[in-house]
Amino acid sequence: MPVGFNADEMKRLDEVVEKRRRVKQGELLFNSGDTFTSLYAIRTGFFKTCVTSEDGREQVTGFQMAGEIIGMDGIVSDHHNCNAIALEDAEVCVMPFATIEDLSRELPVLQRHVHKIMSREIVRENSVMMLLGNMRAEERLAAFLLNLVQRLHARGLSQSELVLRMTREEIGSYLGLKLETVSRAFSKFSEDGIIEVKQRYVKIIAPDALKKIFNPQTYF
Amino acid sequence: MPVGFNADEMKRLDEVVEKRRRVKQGELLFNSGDTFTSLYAIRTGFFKTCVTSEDGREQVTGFQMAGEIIGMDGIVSDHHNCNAIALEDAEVCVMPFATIEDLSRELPVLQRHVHKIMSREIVRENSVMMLLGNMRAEERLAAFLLNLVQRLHARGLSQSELVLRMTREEIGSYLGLKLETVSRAFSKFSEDGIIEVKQRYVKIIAPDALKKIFNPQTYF
DNA sequence: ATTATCTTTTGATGTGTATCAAAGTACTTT
DNA sequence: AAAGTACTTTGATACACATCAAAAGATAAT
Repeated sequence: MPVGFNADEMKRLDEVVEKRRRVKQGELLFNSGDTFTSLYAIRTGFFKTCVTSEDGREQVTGFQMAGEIIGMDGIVSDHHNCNAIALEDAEVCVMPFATIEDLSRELPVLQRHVHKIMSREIVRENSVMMLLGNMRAEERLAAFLLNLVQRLHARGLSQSELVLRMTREEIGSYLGLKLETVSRAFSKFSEDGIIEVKQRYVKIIAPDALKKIFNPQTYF
Repeated sequence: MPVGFNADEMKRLDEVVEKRRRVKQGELLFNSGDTFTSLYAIRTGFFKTCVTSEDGREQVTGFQMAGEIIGMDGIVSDHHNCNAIALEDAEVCVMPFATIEDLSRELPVLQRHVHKIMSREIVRENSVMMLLGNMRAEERLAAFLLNLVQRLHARGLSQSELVLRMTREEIGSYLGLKLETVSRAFSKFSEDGIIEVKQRYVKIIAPDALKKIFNPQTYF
């Protein structure tokens, strides 16, 4: 759990963690339709969440990494509304939502924290809607890469190098593109000297060029 | 505010409403960047929310009607992250978020309600992502119309007739389409005898046909 | 090590939607 | 009532991305 709590509060916060759970690569943390009981704080590993339409189309709705919270989709109906799948071996803290609610009635700082996490997710999805509704393929991929390295950097990792945990198809699903289009955009960036790609490994050589693609106007 | 509260709780809930505010058609309830203080419960009228990219592209992120809550985008950063614009003369209840938080520490039923509203918004945005990422123009419009009448019907209005409060361009922005494409999809539905359209007035003649377009698989 | 499977890349072609353009319709203002 | 403004419809054309196809490269299984 994050900063902003004092020592005493931290102690109380331990109460919300019922247990830890390991999830192997490819395994489900929860499935759409499962009864909702808990939120999950990712300790290690990497997840994707996705929704599936009745006719089988899959939409990746997000990629989550250490320190992030998943499961909030389940609160409204007491059933999960998406699947959460580990893209690498992972460990999560299981936090029963009833406990979170009980404790956040006593700890305003926790209450505020829960509200912010949910609001952050709403805002994130707003910007994905902007991506999907208004941006072209290369803009989407540029935004995606910038967002990923920014989050990795916030966790002490490089801001220029990363190893993708997901396939081109999963990136495409998230960005509303086909895997071939994602691959072509990677190749284009590589040809233009903006990034270096070797399979899942990506090195960002010219972050400003990526930002310029994502948001052309800023640079004129 | 909604059901699920007893008389005593209802009385307490009045405390969260600081005042009412009228918003005329075309006016802003709040603007991206405004300091966040309150959530708004729509009493009457119809709103759109939208985000704007730095280079001026606009994405409508939702349409909200009586009984729905807007403003949750502001919680995470204490500043609003989208614009809320009245599409017809409206009245809202201003509910200072600090008061909501105070009271929801005392009333578990209110606490739960707030969580559900935010979770519902997350789930709604998930399904918009599915629309934008996977569906074709006519599927998007079919889903949009079905969702609108369903919500209107839940408010005691007709489940087959509606008057759109937004332009083709605003529908298009929400659905990731250009206004001409929206117009053509309306015309197509009309030619096929699925709906009757006259400008903003829409009558749904064959709801099953719309559902079939939205989700072809279900009918085989 | 060898085979099988999965993932990625690249090319050729097709298509759904965007763009450009213009006319028609409704609404607002004076 | 007339003129101006905003919105909608429809047609012609363009283009970005999808689709189809095949090969190359990685990863996993035996």
